[in-house]
Formats: sequence, C-alpha cells, structure tokens
Amino acid sequence: MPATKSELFHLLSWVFSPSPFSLLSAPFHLLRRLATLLPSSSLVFLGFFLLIAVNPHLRNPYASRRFRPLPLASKMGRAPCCDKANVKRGPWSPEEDAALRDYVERNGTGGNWIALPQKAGLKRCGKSCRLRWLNYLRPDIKHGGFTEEEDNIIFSLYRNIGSRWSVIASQLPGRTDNDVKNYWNTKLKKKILAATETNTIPLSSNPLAKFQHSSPSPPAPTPPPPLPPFPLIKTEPFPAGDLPPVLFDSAFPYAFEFYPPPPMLQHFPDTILADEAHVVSRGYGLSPLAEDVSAASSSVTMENNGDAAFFPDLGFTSWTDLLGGLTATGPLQSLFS
DNA sequence: AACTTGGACAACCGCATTGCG
DNA sequence: CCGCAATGCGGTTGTCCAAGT
Repeated sequence: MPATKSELFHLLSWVFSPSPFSLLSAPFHLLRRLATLLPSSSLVFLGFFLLIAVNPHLRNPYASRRFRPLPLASKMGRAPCCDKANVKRGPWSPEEDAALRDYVERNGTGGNWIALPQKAGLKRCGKSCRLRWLNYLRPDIKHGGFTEEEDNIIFSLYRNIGSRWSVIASQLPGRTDNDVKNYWNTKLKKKILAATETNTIPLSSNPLAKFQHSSPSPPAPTPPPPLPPFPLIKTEPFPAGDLPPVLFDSAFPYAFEFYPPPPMLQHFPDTILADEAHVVSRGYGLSPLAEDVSAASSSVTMENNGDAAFFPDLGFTSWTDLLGGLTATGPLQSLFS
C-alpha cells in the first residue's frame, strides 16, 4: 500500500513539527488510510481492543478481589493449591468450625492439610482450614486483650528482629502470628507513639514506662548498671538465619533492665563483644532456643541480610542506621509515621 | 434514621522454604 | 541433584460493627 506524498508529508509533519494543525490532522489521515485497507470487522475489533486497553475499569471489572480472575501465573506455572471455583471462601460458619474442630480432635491433621477438608466434609481450601485451626480453633489459643507484659515483649522483639511475627508469637503462649501482627498494626504501634508524644518519656530513657507494671508489680530489684558511653554498637552485619549479634540498647536500656527479658533474650552482662578497644556491648545474646527459633524462621536470608526486612516502614536501611538513629534523633517519631 | 468513617480482626494471597520421591 | 507438592510466613484486603455526623 503505497502512501501518497500528501499522507507521508502529513505523517512527517506530525512527527517533526510542533504545529498543532499537523498534530491534529496527521493521525486522521493515518486512520483514514487504515480504514481503506482493513475490513470493517477488523476495525470494530481494533476499537474494542483499544477501549479495553485504555480503560482500567474495563480491564478489571471486578471491584472486589474476591471475584478477581486468576492471575496468569496461576494458569501457567504454579498450580493452585485447590480448585478455587469449588471451595467456599469468606468467614467460617459455626457449623464449619465444629466440623473442623471435631475432625482434627478425632484424627489430627494427619500432616496433610490439602486432603483434610475433603475428609472432614468441608468445602474449604486446605490452606484456609489450616489457618482457621491455627489462628482460631486451636484449643490453646488465647483470646482477648494483650497484657502489658505481652506489650513489652512484642515491642522489645519488634525492635530487635523486626516484623518476624511468627518468632515474636512463639514467645507469647497462646498468641498467633496473625494476632500479634494485627495487634501491633492497629494498637500497639499507636500506643507507643502516643506515649512518646506526651513528652513524659524522654527518648533516652524508657518508651515503655507507661506500659510497664506499676503496682503491684515487683519493683526493680536493683538499679540498672551504669551504661557505658555511647556508642556501643557493633556494626558488622549479622549472619543469615540468625538474629543480629548485638542489639543494643544505648537508647532504650530500661525496657530490658526493668523488665525481665523474654526467654529468647538471655542477658549476658557486660559481655565484650567485639573488637576489643572501642566496640563494647552490653546486652543480650541469643539463647539456644532463640537460635532454633530463628533458624526455623525463613524470613532472614543472605539476600537481605536482615537489613531490608528490618523495620521496613521506618526508613532504616540497616541496623547501623537504626541504632545510630536511635541516639541521634527522635527515632520513634519517624518510626511510626 | 440514614449515611460515613474508622478500628479491629479474620481471611486471603503469593512467595519462600521445606520435605520427599 | 532435581522437581514438585505441601507448608509456613508476612503483607494486604475484606468484612463487621460501633461511633460520629
């Protein structure tokens, strides 16, 4: 289809000239030329395609992700965990809860959650059953509000290991990772921020003072030992699969000092941790239990070296940043923004 | 009373890891 | 060692409900 000189001129004008007239006219010339070449059905198809392509609402007519079509990946590579078209979703009914509870109490999970729903007579995905059991139906689940003691543990661990909710939850009997995560996101984070905004708690002391037992909790048996001068931070990256080697607490010593550390954080008083002359750290090392828990967790990998996963919403890119920030500026303000 | 807003939490999703043949 | 299925995990979204307008 040889283009006429006039059409070529318009096209080139459109590309190279800033003239609004040529900008307007050239596309129409092209479309007119196309129309003479393509059958009308093709144009209808093309128009429809453009309509869909430029309109996100038409691309995805499903307002709720509940009804979102399966992503392409699930149709090609990775097999879905269950037939989503034939499983019930959404909130569990009391009858479903009873069926699942009865089945698990009588037969256990059998180590196979995928096959369980069929055996238990449930039209649910195995993953959904597992989640329901672990987060809600398990007999040892603790429902109800979190105690101040739990607040302290969560905050201490979050500061030290970040959002590894399963590890944190493992230190709170009866609590699930989902529980802890929701509690942190909806309440505890705000609670701590509010405490820092009252100015009653200098950041150089204990941000958790408000939450710690006042009475009749036992008084601090002994005052904390005098802190070595800042900085006390060892800056080497911590190894994969491990918690950071030194965490410590030039800025928040009292949360640990006045409050007994959670079991996984054993106190190794006045340990000299690194390079003899300048880098000293007091504080908390990992118990064997913690190492097991940590090794079992999959969150810290060589790739992120723990840094990227740590305090992701806080703007800290490394342990060094965080620890430096704690003493240099008001960290909690940016922490929870 | 009707509607809006925001909090709380249950549930889902997709990716990473683990375990097994 | 490899590939696949099952499981674990953390981030995100949906739903319910109470309080406010």
